[in-house]
Amino acid sequence: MTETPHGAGGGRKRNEHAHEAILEATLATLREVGYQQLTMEGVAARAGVAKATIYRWWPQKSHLIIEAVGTQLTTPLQTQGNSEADIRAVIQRTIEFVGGVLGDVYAADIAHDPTAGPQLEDLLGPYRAAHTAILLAAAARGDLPYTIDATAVLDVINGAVLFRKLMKRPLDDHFTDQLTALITSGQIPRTLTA
Amino acid sequence: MTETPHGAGGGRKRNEHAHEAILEATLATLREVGYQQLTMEGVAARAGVAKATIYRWWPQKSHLIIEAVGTQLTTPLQTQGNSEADIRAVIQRTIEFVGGVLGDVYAADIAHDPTAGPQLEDLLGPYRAAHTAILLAAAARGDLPYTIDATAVLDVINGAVLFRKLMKRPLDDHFTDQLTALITSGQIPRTLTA
Amino acid sequence: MTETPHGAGGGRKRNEHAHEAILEATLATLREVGYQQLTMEGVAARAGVAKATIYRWWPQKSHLIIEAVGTQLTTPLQTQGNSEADIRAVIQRTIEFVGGVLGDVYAADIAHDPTAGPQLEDLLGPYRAAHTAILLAAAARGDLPYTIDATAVLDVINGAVLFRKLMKRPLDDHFTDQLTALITSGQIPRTLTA
Amino acid sequence: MTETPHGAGGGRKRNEHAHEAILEATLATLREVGYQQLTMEGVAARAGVAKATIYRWWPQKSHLIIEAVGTQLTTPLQTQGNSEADIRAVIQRTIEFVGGVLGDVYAADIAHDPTAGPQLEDLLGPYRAAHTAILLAAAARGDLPYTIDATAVLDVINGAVLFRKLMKRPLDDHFTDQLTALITSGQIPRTLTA
DNA sequence: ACATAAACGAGACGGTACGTCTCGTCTTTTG
DNA sequence: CAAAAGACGAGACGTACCGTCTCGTTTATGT
Repeated sequence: MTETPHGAGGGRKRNEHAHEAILEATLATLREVGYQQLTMEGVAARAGVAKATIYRWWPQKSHLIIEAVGTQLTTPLQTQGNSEADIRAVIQRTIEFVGGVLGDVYAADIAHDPTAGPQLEDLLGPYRAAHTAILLAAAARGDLPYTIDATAVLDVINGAVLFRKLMKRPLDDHFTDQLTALITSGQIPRTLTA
Repeated sequence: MTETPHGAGGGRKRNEHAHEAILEATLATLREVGYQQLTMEGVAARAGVAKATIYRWWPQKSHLIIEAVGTQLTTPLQTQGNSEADIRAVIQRTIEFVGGVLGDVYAADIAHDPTAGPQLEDLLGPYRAAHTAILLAAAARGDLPYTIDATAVLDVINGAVLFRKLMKRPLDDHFTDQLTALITSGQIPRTLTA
Repeated sequence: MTETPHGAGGGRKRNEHAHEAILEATLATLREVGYQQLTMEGVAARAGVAKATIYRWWPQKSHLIIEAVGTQLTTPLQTQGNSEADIRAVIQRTIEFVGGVLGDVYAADIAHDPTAGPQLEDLLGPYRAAHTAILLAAAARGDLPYTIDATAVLDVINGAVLFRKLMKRPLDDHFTDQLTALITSGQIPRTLTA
Repeated sequence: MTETPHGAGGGRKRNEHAHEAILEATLATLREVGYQQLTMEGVAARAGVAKATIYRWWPQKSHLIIEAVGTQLTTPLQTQGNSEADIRAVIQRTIEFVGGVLGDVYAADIAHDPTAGPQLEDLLGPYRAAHTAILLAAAARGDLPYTIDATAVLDVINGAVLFRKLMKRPLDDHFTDQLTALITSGQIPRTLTA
């Protein structure tokens, strides 16, 4: 009748302190030794945590890093009404993101960790959506003169920034000007510095 | 004076048979397991060669792979007189190169192997020079409407292709069209398929 | 049927259902994978019980196993009046006990778990007492011709059986004959098979 | 013409210095922390050696320990012409061997490491052979009054000593007397102390 | 011709990190 | 408030490659 054979219980909650310590250790290690030299053991030791605890929540190194980097992202952009300025802002934001550790994640993990791609897209989805909206708004204004494939254009921007970073070439105003001009196709009254 | 402490001496020549076997084993391994899974030990075993022999000639994994890939490169492009067709050809050639193993080399090594960048540039220098010439010819014809920074434009092309490869998005005619249009800024009478 | 699911007075009773499930899971696991492969986690999972519940009642793995094995023991021997038959029975009983899982407990735990020894002695005390009585009765009959040290003799029997088990040598009639003869010192009319 | 594609070389020799350091570290660790607390990592660290080097030569912990212990064995016994003294010597030698680390090896490894048994037998074979010869010599003299199964008798001696060790009971003269008397069946003029 | 010296195979080695496993403890939730 | 569920720190496991280092052999060179 009053059978309660077994079946109580909930389980311990995640230890938020350890969780945060791991993410912080990950970011600190990234800053100090870079992506390739970051090891799970190093992060565990630095966070004062058992390796297994890291593997419990982040089965792959890339997941850990993507989440850690994700805590540093700023809010998505919105159009300011000026197409050229908007596009320039998109490029600058891309430089901030892809020009940093995120670029290393792309370079190192996406190609050979099939789970990293989707996870990165989850993280960056809102930003890509915002950038897509900005491009479409510019097209609606007539400032992008062709039937735009926003995915391709954003791939061009991301790729260009990533490549420059990998080649250790400057991601400066000159490059931003060039890329902006390329995207806007000379349709917008430009004031290129050189 | 003439340093000859104890007689003469020659030294054995490089074993070309082993050399080629290593490059072939490298390419075969690349094709089968990809860049990240390629190990020096695996290549040595496959080539029937001692690890030290590989290290003697290619002190870094990236050097080995770059040389192996380099044996597969075709001849550089030349302008055909039609700017849009030229630029399209440059993009297609980039897809051939960067869309393949070379893209993995960029992604995996350039970022953390300081010697890989210069070596890659040595290898790809003639191609980059040819592509630069094509862009400058187009600019001379007035088909590229701004003071072109050929380096930046080639970085955009390479980066876009690399990024699409990493994201596993198609490197097809549609993408080629989009990128061609972006570069040519809509100044050239286009016949886009879609 | 001593169900007291919500006792008001003082403290919840031990959950007999879980207790038995644990002992059964222990025995089943012992039979299937053996002593060394038995893990607390495995037993807990099989019994549908939390690990902590096991540790609450059996602080050491050896305790759990000793109690589980203890539920399987048959009743102690008594002298049948015939010294040789008695001693043979003692040996056979020892083969039943030590030749089974108990032998593994001796081998694995006694040496390095200081609490396992006393607990085993608690469990086996009645049997050792019974065997001692049988040996002393034989000595009283004059069938054991020396001032017997029953502890030493039982140690010899236990040890011989344990060693044969460890060495995977047969614990058969021939061995029983040999050991019986050794103990009885040839003082009893023997009918050894060979 | 005469192709010798590849097929030279023999490989680097074993590093005897490291080899000995490992065995010494094993023995020292055994003495200090005992069998169960000995870890491969501890031995490697103590010997100043990579773990993989240990695993290369001793794939199992038991192998390493057996070889280490084997370096400490003294020469086998020989009969001195006196059966009782011989048997007593066999027992004492067994106490030296099995009463020490070897006993732990029996207890811990033989039962669950199928390769440890044969390896131990290889190591102890000469000693068992010597002891067998001693027993047979005693039987030939008529001092062992039954058709002796030397294997069984040696198992009894080994087992008794092992069991006493595991139970932490003394392996002293009294025990030696008792066991000697048991083996010799009272046929030899004895001078038992008690 | 013959010593010299480099190239080579084989593979041992110290080292680092991997990802997994089990232990015994601790925390939270559920009934 | 006991028991489930299960997270946690600790630390050993055995494996995989790394890049270096003997070995003993093979092959040219330059006296």
